[in-house]
Amino acid sequence: MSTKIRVLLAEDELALAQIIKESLETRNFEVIHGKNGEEAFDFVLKENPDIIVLDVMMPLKDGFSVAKDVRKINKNVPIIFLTAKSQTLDVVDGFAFGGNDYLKKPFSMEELIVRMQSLLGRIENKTNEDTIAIGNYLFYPIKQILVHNYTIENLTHRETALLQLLIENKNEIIDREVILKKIWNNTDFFSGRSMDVFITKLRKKLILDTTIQIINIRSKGYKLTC
Amino acid sequence: MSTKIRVLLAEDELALAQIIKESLETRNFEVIHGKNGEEAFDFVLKENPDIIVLDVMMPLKDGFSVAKDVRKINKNVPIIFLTAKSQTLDVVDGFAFGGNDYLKKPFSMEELIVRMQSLLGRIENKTNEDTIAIGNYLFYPIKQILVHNYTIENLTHRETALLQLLIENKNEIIDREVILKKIWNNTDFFSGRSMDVFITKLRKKLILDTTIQIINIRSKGYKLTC
DNA sequence: TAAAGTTAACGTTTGTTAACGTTGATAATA
DNA sequence: TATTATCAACGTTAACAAACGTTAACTTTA
Repeated sequence: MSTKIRVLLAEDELALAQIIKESLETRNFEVIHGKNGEEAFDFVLKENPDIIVLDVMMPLKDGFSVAKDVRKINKNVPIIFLTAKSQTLDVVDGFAFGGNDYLKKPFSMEELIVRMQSLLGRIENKTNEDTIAIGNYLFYPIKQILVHNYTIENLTHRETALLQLLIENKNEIIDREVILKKIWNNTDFFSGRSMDVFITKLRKKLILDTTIQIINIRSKGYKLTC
Repeated sequence: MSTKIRVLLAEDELALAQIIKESLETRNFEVIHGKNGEEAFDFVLKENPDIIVLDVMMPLKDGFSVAKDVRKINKNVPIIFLTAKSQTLDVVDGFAFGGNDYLKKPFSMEELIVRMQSLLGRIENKTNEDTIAIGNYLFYPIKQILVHNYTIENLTHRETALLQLLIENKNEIIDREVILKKIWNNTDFFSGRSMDVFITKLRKKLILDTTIQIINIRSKGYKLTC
């Protein structure tokens, strides 16, 4: 099971909003679009997004005002402001209202994505230092999750234990018996078949980076490479 | 018994440092002055200040770098950055390095005091005797409440005991049997089912911070992560 | 007698077992 | 020597049972 990262986009220019929304969706974000400040704030309450992108100039409630109210209920969710070029806004004011970053219009989608990633990454890193990079995945053994760009893959305890063992011995062969002993505490036939099943499961969950491979060495064991 | 609030001020411009130091001292703060980043970090280790004010541009070790190292040993002490006007863009990074606020030079003493007080106010409540921070909740075991921003969640006695046990073993697996023995004083089937019910209840009450998770390890126990 | 805690009922998840398909090494055959 | 048969090892999918999750009814307690 994998969960998309949920973005709240508050933007009153509908054409622009549509472009941003679609660009983000092709990159596998889930986008909720608020057409004005009030609607946006409403969505924050109801949808609890993972990240918020706020246009500063909006009808009914401006972006700063939305951010200020959001911070009353959530101190952590990253907020990015979008400001028009003509608005000679002191960026500093944006931060004072609880923003984490800002982008001047016009901006490229790449810029937006990079900043979103950076903020989302920070939050991830904040929550736990026990992170292991593997290919372009991030593996959090304690949280039992695999993060790939914008998706989170939940792992079970067995999957976590097996992946951790493979990573600890990256590029080396681990004997079947060693794995079985350590994780199944048992080297009988059925545990062996069970291990095969979990190798399959891990391969599926690591499929988004094709450079990562769990290679079988016939009648010896497995080797993880990337 | 009232003790002064201890401020670590890291500032290489000695004239400015002296002004700030004296101003704070007249307001009854105790001020430790570090003349560069390394000295400042040294004082953090030795003096364990209540709040840290860091100039960004300093010899030997810049303010961001100090903050980063401080966060490795103390996640709670408030950090305020002082930045020169030309460095406003770095503010983005300041938060990434664990800063809580920033001030653009030149600033008035009033501004600094206000921000210090605001940060101290938050923390003061946090570090009170029987308070445990968990994600962006505050847990008061004695009062049997969970506080999230401005909402209070009442806990029952069983819920409190269970949460406390989970928190004491944060990021570690606690065996089902250990939990059952400690809280239910009994490991039979029905106590086990009862425990499941309370795990559900706690998950619901902790839902406002999605980084907090109570993970089940099948036929072993539970693990709280955040 | 409310509130807290337990028991019950039923749904979901997880890990194991089973069944069958694929691959690769070795030996038998032409 | 090249081809084919054979068999064990591994891959994949699905069925299954036990563990766990969730909700509500029920019982106990303050």
